[in-house]
Amino acid sequence: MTSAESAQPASRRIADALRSAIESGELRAGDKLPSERALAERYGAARNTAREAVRLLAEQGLVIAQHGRGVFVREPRRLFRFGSDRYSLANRATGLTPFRLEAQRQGKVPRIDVPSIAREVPPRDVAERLDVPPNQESVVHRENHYFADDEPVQIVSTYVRWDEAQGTLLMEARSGPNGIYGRLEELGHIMTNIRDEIIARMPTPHEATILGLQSGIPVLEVLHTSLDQDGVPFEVSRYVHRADLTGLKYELPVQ
Amino acid sequence: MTSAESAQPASRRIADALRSAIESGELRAGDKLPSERALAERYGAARNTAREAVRLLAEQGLVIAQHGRGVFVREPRRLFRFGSDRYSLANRATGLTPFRLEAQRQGKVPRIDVPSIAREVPPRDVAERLDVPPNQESVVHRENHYFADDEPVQIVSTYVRWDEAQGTLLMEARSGPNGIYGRLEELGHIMTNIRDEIIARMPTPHEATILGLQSGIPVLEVLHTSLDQDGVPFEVSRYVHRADLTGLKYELPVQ
DNA sequence: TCAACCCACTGGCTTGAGCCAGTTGTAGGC
DNA sequence: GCCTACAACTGGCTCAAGCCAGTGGGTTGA
Repeated sequence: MTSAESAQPASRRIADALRSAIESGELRAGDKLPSERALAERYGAARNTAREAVRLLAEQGLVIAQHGRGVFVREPRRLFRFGSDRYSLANRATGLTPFRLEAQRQGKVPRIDVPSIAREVPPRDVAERLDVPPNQESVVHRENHYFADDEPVQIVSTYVRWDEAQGTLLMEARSGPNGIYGRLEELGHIMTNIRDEIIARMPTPHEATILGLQSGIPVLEVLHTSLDQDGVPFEVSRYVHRADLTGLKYELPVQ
Repeated sequence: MTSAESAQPASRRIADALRSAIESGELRAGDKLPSERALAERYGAARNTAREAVRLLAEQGLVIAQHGRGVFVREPRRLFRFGSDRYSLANRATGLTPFRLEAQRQGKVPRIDVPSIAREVPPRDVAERLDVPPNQESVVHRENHYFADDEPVQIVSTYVRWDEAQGTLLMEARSGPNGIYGRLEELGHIMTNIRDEIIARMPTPHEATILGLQSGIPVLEVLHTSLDQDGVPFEVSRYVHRADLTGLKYELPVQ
């Protein structure tokens, strides 16, 4: 043991050993790690210490623990790649939402739940971008949950102006041909420019529950604004994606 | 205690209590949480259980522990907002890199370390995008570390073709006026289109060390490709950002 | 043949104890 | 007035033990 290694806590040493076993290919995706009790014995540590090592790896997103079964090396899979062309006219002409398009491309069965559609007071960031009053019930909030083969993939909150949505199919779960963008176009808003603001963070416990996220998987949050032919923002959506399943791609000309 | 609450482990209960104290504003950003020992006593649990509760909050990025001082509510700060205009000619004309521009805008002192510039075998994803052989030393890899007021913010690995970089300032830390894009322009590559591929993940231990990241902070990884007037990719960069400090923004027309 | 049951295994969670290592305020000496 | 040393805090890490709750293979009995 070198001095550098001995300076590290035992749980780190065990975690590093497992990590390099994974990186070297000695342990492959889907393989089962030794049990916590076995690790403890092998490294001459207490079970809690071995457990802490496994927790470190889980936190890094390398492994996943399954109660009663064991701890497994996580499969690297990034299924959904949302390109900036997801908003293009060509794709919208198919009548499918970006999510349905992507699911179809992958041969997965998409499902979309609409847990709620309601008039609400907008969050501050949404109010700013949609240019509506922040302290009134000035928006309609459509919350959608997206599944691929029954696995939860993303949570989307869409906001449109209440005065425009009132009495239209925008208040209904089934929003008609071409989805909500079809309705918004009928209201005179042709999507001309889009603005996507992207951050990454850890999920809230609520999001972790909905998305079925274990420790070690962040979310990608995209705050999307649609601007019409006059530069007027007419729709804002917050996409919360599982980061292990989702990638984003933007292609654009340099000005 | 309701049945829903009692079904939860004690550590979760303590964590939830602290979380709602934070969300309600009872505990504000920068405030110190009760010590682990105090929490244990207050909730009638062992210190390890209180400790586990704090760990849960840290994993969610809500609090930060400081050895010998205490556990503090994390300040929400997102300083760097890289817009898609960071590649624009107007900004490049300033002679500043996007990072220097952004730092300047915020009144921070930028520092850029160049730990290594070397001919290397490219990673597979880079080779694909730069259209070079993946099994030869076909690229020059420039690794940069970026600091704002001496705080590490991002790690950037830039790759250009070895046959083009050979013998030019692209092999030097000081790459001359307008940076590497200036040199690449002299080689006939005018940046015309860009492609950014974005994912979020937890940092590797190495990245966590360089960026000074504690538990609960993911990274944003941007794989950037520059395409010239002929659609030829001439430069690929991998940006690894601290997600707590960085946001990305893309504005583009709908086709 | 098949279902029910049991048992040995897995991780999940908690306890209570102890020692270590940073931090910070204070009492004491100069 | 200033510095030093110490003491009382903080979190960091480990141990050993125990009970609980899923899982899955094998045995047993109808």
